Amino acid sequence: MATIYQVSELAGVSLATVSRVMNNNVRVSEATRNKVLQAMEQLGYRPNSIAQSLASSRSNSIGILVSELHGPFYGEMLTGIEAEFRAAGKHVIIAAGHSERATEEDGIEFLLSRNCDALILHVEAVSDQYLIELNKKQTPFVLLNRQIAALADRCISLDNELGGYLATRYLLEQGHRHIAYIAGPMWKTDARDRFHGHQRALAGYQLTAEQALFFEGDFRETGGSKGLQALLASGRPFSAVVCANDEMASGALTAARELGYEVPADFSVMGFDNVNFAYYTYPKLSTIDYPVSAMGQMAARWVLKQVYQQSSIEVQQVFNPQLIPRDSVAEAAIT
Amino acid sequence: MATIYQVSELAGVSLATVSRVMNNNVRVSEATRNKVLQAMEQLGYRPNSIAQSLASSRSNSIGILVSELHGPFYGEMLTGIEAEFRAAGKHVIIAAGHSERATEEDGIEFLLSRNCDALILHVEAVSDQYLIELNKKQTPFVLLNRQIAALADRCISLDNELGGYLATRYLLEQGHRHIAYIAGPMWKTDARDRFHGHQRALAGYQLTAEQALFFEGDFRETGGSKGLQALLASGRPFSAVVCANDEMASGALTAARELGYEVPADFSVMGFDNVNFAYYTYPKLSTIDYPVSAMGQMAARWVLKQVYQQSSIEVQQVFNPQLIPRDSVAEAAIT
DNA sequence: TAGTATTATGTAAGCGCTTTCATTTATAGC
DNA sequence: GCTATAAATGAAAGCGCTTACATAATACTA
Repeated sequence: MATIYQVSELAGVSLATVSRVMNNNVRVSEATRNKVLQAMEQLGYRPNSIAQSLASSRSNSIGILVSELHGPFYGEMLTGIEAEFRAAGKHVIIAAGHSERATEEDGIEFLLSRNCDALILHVEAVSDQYLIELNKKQTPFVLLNRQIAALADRCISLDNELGGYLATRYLLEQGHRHIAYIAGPMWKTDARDRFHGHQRALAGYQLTAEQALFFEGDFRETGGSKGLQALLASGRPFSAVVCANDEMASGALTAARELGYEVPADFSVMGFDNVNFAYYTYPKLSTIDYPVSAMGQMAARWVLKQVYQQSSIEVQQVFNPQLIPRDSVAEAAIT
Repeated sequence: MATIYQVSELAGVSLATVSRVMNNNVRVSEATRNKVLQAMEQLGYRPNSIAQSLASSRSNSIGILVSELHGPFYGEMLTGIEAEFRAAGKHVIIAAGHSERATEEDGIEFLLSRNCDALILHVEAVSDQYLIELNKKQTPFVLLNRQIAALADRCISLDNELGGYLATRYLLEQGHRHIAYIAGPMWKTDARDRFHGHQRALAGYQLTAEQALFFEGDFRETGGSKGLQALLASGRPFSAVVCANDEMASGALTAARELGYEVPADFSVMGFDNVNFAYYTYPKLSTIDYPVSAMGQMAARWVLKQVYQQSSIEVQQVFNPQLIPRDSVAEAAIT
């Protein structure tokens, strides 16, 4: 592999000049620039990014920590992030945190040790305090899907409360009055926020959430099916159930079918996230759209702007969910 | 951030010694090793991976190129890869190729310019020739889901032909004799191989694929629904349709329902890949399992073995698909 | 046209490590 | 106790770039 030195020799200029044309910031005369460019071409020169990093103390790499690499949700997120960075010539180092505190902290350590210029974190288990401490260190980071007051300028999140509100309001508008709720793990902020939105929507109709119609699931398919069974077993009547994410909604759908119920004839089901498979379920899942790819992209832009000084970039920090009506919700039968 | 120099000072030894204890290969006396370790501890020293890379001309990073970052398939693959490398302290740089020649080549260039120690490629559009050329360059690579004779030792792939065979044989065993086929884009090797397997299974029963019962899809959902419509429109009777992947099978399922058919009562549907949502469809999709996560992991191991000399590692290059019977296939009605 | 401000280029000192080779120190053999 | 050998450590030369700072070339001013 050719080095900058060989290029400089061939072009008959100094190292510094070659470096300058690469980073075309300082003025180099057209004539020498061309000479250099030609020499590079001729040698098939490609700068050594490692050496560049060491000399400039910029690695041009951004560390990404997500809970999982698979699953419909994170894939979308990564797509948004990668596209944005690749266009900017930066690269992305990825690690998985598996929603466990130790693994997440470990992942952050790992990325830090890789000299990332910035981090994009989708962490769930790590404490606010830990992140606040992390913020005192050199490496800047953005938080996806998390709100911490002390770190507000570093948070990119969805208004989960609004999403929860929209889901339930839609059901109410369809005439439903007995609405069951299958929540996510309540230690997760997004799970809590979604539920609060649900409560607010209910309150708008002078209703409150019934204890018997509440089930705390795990954001997984099995949680949804178990939840539905529990709800049914409670004996309390309901005409609709809102699930705090699509996986659980899908589980609920399957369980309903297996137990001989028909959705939405017997009761309606509402999901959350609008994950790609929501479209494949039967009936197609009515849900709340989580613009996860756009949010990933925005996190990337935040980094471009704050860390790489691309000041012209606009960053949006709070995103709004949107109702996606499909086939799993129907009007409530007249009671 | 503390540097190796400060550690050496604090420990009262030379740079070289510190370096040695880090890479604990050369013998260092217990006493000094402890002194150094303690000094590191005290300073919170973390080696600068960039400097290490430059000095050792090892970046400890592996470039991964997949078609997409989202979608059920690649996510699994990445999970397998990442887990394996992280445990080995290597990191992964990811790029998307979008199944387009230019973007794929571009992605490879990009990863190469990042000084990756090795590449793991899941490329579809790039030519064999290009890869053979690439093989002459420094950076070693493994190919996932591709078979090139000249590069056989670098290929990790599924026996797609066998998969196609298994799918159709299963249908035949269930009594089906008129079997339609919705293929992937036939310029893709895996699409062709799967179809060949289909033909072989048919041949085992003295049957041949009928032209009228063949449709070339695009591996997407829409391809499946269009395909089913076309097959139905052909007027040729069939009692089962095998789809070259799960997405298309899902499309076919949806189309069937919309057209008033019931699966598997009216005809059976077979998928391929056993992608996560295959379980969420209705009816649950009978399919062929593609052990994609295991294959990703194996690609990572190949790299560990060949590039990082972890010679004890065993590598398996060809994987076998497996039949996953679920609900979308039933026995053929007696004709 | 000398004097000054600009612009273009070169020189050389790092960036934080690894690694070869030389040197010192310990261990063993007789 | 003295040499022969092995083990532990140190000195220093890079790895391929970036970037002050210095210098040379050119343009502009009065």
